Amino acid sequence: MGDGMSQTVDRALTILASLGEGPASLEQAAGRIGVHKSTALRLLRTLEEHGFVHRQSDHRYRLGGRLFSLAQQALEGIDVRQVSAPYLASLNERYGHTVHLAVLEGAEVLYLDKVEARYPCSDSWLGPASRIGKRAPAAATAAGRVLLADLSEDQLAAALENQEFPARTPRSLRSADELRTELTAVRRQGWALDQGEYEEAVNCVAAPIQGIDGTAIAACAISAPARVASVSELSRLLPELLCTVEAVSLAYGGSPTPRWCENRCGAKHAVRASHT
Amino acid sequence: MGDGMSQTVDRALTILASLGEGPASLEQAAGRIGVHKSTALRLLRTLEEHGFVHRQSDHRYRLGGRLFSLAQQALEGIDVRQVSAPYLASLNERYGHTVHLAVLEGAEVLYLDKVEARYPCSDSWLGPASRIGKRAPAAATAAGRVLLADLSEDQLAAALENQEFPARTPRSLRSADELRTELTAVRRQGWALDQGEYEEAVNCVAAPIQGIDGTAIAACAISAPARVASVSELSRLLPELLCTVEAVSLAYGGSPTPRWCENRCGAKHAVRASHT
DNA sequence: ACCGTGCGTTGCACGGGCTGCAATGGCCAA
DNA sequence: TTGGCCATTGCAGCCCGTGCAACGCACGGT
Repeated sequence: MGDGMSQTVDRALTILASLGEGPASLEQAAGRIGVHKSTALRLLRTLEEHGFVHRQSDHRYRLGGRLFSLAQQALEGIDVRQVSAPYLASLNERYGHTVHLAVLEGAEVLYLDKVEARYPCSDSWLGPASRIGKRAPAAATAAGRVLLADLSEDQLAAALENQEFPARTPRSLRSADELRTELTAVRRQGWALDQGEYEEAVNCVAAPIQGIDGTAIAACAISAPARVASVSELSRLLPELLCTVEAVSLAYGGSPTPRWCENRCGAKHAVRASHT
Repeated sequence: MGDGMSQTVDRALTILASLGEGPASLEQAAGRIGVHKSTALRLLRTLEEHGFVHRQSDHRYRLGGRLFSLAQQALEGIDVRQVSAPYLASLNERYGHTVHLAVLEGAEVLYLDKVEARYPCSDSWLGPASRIGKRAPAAATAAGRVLLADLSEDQLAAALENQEFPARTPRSLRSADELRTELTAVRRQGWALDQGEYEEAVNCVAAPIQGIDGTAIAACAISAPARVASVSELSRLLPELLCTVEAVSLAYGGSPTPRWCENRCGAKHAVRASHT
């Protein structure tokens, strides 16, 4: 396959991923990745030994508990998540909208945390169907663009390599050039806006959280269905959002303002840190 | 090492697990599992290709986003979790104690869901440090014994093979025989009690949720620090707990009462299902 | 009871892929 | 520039992963 990678491990991980779509018998699992039964058996046994898959009583394999514990362990290791949690909750309490915490991973954003809207919301993106761990193309989301805006030109070029710009909605950016233009604006203003570019009926504002060296390590985003909050209504929350990310940045030991932006609020941040 | 399993995959998974303890450079990662750097490089590249590890800008490896998405996907696939969530929340709301949902995996219980106590609780087992995905020896917990009680003698013997019975606390069961005696009692009464056997200062009551074929597919447990609720106080919640698991079993399409128990409450179940 | 079928499991010979050594390249600091 | 450190690459040897085939077992139909 690709050069410099292990075929065996590749197959094992493929089989693991395939189990994410539901439990499977040995033969099904082997079929899904196109190897012989005995091969799949050995891979599955190894995965089972490590607890990544578990064999239920009907001899079918399903994802195992080790996956959960590792994922949790990894989440706990991300301290920006701990630090920002009470701030996200505070933002949510005040306006009721969905609040996300996201980081950049390659050309995708990875949602590390989420506080669900305080109003019923069946949208696939904001509702309970959207979960921690979900990913989305960075260029198509406000949080993603805030994080992309912090990359150097080299890093950006590397991240965008081979990236598509699909027209998810009529407003989606369609090329790297359009994106770069947008990123320039994001850098200038210190925040990003998503007017139904990823999901037609969902608007979103996002701002970066600064790490200890001044780089953006995460983004905080407020999202709402268009029928609940228009873009201009969301924009009205910007000062509060900017204050929040500033506070998180300080709490995290980072610099309060992005390297590429000056005009920020300097208000005091009263956050009820209700964590244990 | 062990027979019938893949060395390469074994190493890859070991390296993955080791990353759970924190990011590592290539050399560190290789050192942790005792292989040559070039070997570790190939394994890590493969893991990276699949998104299970991610390379941060300083070239160090950390656990990747795929782990989160897979874990979430797996959790969503477990429908008993969805079904029981509102019931757990209801139990928690009424008494304020920590409520767990657990399944059996080999000789361990795996905690699938958790509603945290409504009072401050710094205990390592009940507090925020205990997370979804955590595991514990089945024999040492109320939830585990409820699930073990449902196994056939063959299954039980298989699960207990090579299991230790460490004296975690003075009250811990110390042998398979003691466990079997206890399981007989559990079967008779339809629930299990943990009087500080796993954690000295934590008591716990648990009852089984019945699947469609009458087997116990999960357990619901109420836990509280001893200084908040004594064993007798927790026991007073038993009728409510039994009603709850009965309701969940019905909602899940299972039989309301365990195969090995008759005297159950037959009260009506008013559960505010506040799910979306 | 018998056999057919389907599936999980095992044994084994072949060769492909994994392994680790050694060398190269890039980066930073002295 | 030099030296050290670390990631990365090339390569020869050979281990170990692979798939074929055979076996055991449970189930169900006749």
